[in-house]
Amino acid sequence: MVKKSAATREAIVAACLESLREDGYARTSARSIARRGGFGQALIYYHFEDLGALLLAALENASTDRLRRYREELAEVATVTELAARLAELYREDVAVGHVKAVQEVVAGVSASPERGRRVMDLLQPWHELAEAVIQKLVAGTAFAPLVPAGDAAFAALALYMGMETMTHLDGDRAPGERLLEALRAVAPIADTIRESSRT
Amino acid sequence: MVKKSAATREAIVAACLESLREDGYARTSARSIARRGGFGQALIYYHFEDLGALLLAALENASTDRLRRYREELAEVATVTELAARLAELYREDVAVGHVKAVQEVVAGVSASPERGRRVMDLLQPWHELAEAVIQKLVAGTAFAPLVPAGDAAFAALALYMGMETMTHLDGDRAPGERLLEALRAVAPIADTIRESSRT
Amino acid sequence: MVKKSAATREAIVAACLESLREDGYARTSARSIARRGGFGQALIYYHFEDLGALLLAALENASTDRLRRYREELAEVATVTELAARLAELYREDVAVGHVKAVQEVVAGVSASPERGRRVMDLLQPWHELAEAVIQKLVAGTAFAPLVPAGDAAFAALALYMGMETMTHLDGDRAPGERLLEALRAVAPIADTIRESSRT
Amino acid sequence: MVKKSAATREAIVAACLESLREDGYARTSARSIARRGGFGQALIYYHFEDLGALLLAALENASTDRLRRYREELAEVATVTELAARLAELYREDVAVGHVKAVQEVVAGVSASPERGRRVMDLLQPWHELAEAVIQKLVAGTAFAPLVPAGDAAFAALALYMGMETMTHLDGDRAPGERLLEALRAVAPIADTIRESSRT
DNA sequence: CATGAATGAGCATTCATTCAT
DNA sequence: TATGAATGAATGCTCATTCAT
Repeated sequence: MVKKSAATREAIVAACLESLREDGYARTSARSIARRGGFGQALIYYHFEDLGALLLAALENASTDRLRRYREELAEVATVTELAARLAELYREDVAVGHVKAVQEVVAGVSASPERGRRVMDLLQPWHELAEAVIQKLVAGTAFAPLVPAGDAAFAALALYMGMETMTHLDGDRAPGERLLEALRAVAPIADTIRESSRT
Repeated sequence: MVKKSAATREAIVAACLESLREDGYARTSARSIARRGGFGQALIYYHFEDLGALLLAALENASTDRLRRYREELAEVATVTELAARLAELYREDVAVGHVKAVQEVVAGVSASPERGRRVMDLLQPWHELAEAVIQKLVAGTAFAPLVPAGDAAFAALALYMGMETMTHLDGDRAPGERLLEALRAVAPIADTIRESSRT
Repeated sequence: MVKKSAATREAIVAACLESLREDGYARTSARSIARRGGFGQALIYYHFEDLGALLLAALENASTDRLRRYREELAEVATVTELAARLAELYREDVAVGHVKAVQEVVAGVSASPERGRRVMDLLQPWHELAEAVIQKLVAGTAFAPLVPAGDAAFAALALYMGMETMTHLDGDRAPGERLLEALRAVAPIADTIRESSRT
Repeated sequence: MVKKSAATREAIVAACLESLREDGYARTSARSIARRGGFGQALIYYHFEDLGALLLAALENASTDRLRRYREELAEVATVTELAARLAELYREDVAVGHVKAVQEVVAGVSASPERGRRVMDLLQPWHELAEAVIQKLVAGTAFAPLVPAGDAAFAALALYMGMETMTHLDGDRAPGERLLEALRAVAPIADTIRESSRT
């Protein structure tokens, strides 16, 4: 009967993500999650130590989900032009699946507890690695390689994405983010030209 | 004696910022603010319509404070090198005064209410204008001018800063941000060289 | 300057009645009265010992107002038919002036304090006397005189009126009261016939 | 163990009625009810959506209770004399059980919310029907039948009773009500005589 | 005569969580 | 494995009232 338990766990996580997406972090509570999932509040505490643990599980679930897609899409990216195209596509998905909204809600709201904040950062780690790898590949063999510390640039990329989400969240306007991706696409060919001409 | 009321208002705002900084958004309540300020909770409601109004006032206060300094420092910036230097200095101050932490707390936490989110965005507007002006000045007269839409770049700058704050907030580690500024400083001379050589 | 003080007092009472009428008893507070009157809450306490005293003053004011009209109209009533006609007219006025709604609000809400309840009853006293006089006059010289204790009947009349107001207040439907007055008008001629035929 | 929840619900309703009776409507709060019942305030919200729902439940409970007795006693009433006797008895009970005081408290106090007022009126509906049936039976077959609209008379009866309660409540003096019932008893035989002589 | 400022006590409600079954 | 019931502590907010000027 291990299966059933796991299925229930999944159901709770799903209800949590739904509440996060629909109600927002501030209105996500044991009550709201239980209501959305159609079970009693106590069930949550049977499967998770506390609400924070569930939130973290939900975050991990959503993060893993998207990370798989990002890895798929970015695995073979070799030019900025390509990268820009893939990112635009991925961003469109991010918006559509809604998981990102849930993640942003938790990241924003979880900040209270220092311990939990650190665990959220841990979840960001694979994202950092992915970003670093992509950047690495793009600058490798060019004059920029020694100038751009890929780790720091990856951090910047993550921060930029999260900041965009925060701001989008504030006024619900996705346009600025989309304009930015569009701008990236416009500059990309030039960036690639510079990359090529600076090959060492 | 018009002063007295204004002074009390200030004191409440100060207590609110203190609670935001020390307790975090999630633990900032009418009670926590009153406790920190040494007054009764009711006083808050005598001076502000509700807690959201106070939070917004606190945000505005902190934002205005820092905005003044940023304007001062960035007014005469003409090169990326200079910009990098000034930003490093300003960031050091941001950390020191603590206002930024408070701002980040509110920005992150306030997201629930759509109406309030929009008002927070309004407060970000002057920051956007400042960033846009600086970027404008730096690309003006170079080959990049037509390529980099200053408005979008300004948005990216703001998002980057906010995202950095969010992440810093998650694990309390200021190092990545500082490394990023350091990296910017390292690249700045090269950026300026490119700017010069692309003068039109 | 006694005049000004009296005028202010009147203004406060008026604001109180307005709040009672518009906001209802439960939402009538020092704040709501001050807001409606355009003065500070403290002014109330300058002119009245406490909020209860103001409420009582408002009640008295409204009561006196209407009592004058009732006395005028009922002074020369000699038949049930006439009485029914005058009551219908007076009731129409009661509804129109709105004072009655305010009175009902206070009577209903004031019940908390035993001492205040008694003072409200004192205000009802002249009404009782008026009702008793009218009834007395109508049964005098008939066979009913020894049967109908005018004092008790007057109490019943007052209670009936207040009960009607309470129920009207519950669902906001004035129709039942009006139908009742209409029924009274229909029975009145017969009542008068019986009165005449039972003259002693 | 479906019973446990229901029993607790009952206990809360009982505590609510007790507070209504002892403390009065104005002093009946989640706290006062919890204190009287010996449980935490939160328990109320586990069993009722909000305080208004509990108040309504308490009202319904008390109303149903008394309605049963009134129906029993008035079922076979055939003369005014009998009616007067039964009403006197019932009124004595009303005073003794105290539920009526609670009802009056809610009816008077609940008036603020229009929606709740309407629901209180709904609870009054069966009372109206009972009164109408009794009146109907008493005038049936007499010359008064076409003159007295039983529905309106029933409304008057309810209003009279409620008004009496309100006034009794104001000064705590039950004597006027009792005198009125006494007067009714005195007139009853004559009323029956007239009824008989006007049989059609 | 009037008022802006302040306050302590109280309000209804919701929270994350535990417990007995 | 699951759940209905229960709880203590906290939430935002409003109240009647007082006080210094």
